[in-house]
Amino acid sequence: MKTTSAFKSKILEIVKKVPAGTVVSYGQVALMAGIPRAARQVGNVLHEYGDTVPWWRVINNAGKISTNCIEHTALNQKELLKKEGVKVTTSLTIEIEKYRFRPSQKLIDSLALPDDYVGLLIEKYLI
DNA sequence: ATAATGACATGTT
DNA sequence: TAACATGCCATTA
Repeated sequence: MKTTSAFKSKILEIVKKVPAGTVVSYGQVALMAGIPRAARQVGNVLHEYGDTVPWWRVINNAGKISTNCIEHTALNQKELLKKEGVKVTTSLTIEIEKYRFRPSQKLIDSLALPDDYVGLLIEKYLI
């Protein structure tokens, strides 16, 4: 464990809550963690701690798999998602809006985010 | 303290 | 959806 920081554990917490068969975008995770524009950091955290959370359920907002990692290849991710019932095309594209995890009001509440973030979250991702 | 880096997002085209 | 530019932010060097 190097560099302990609240924001990393936040990210991990969020990703752990993502149910099988659904996906989330990096930006969505970042927003739920209380740092709306730290999408890239979400990626970095997953790269480092990916083995402790369902990292394969996290993709970019265009519905594409973004990993370059040799250990966790895009092909590998595709298989994992497919196994959970998420369709991935040969070009690594996913119908993200169809599978996107939409947090319940209750979950959003439990995150204890500032009101403006909650509003954003609801506006963007609530059903 | 400054600059470079990276599993990204968003607006345009 | 795809491609390109610009913006963002925590980490590292």
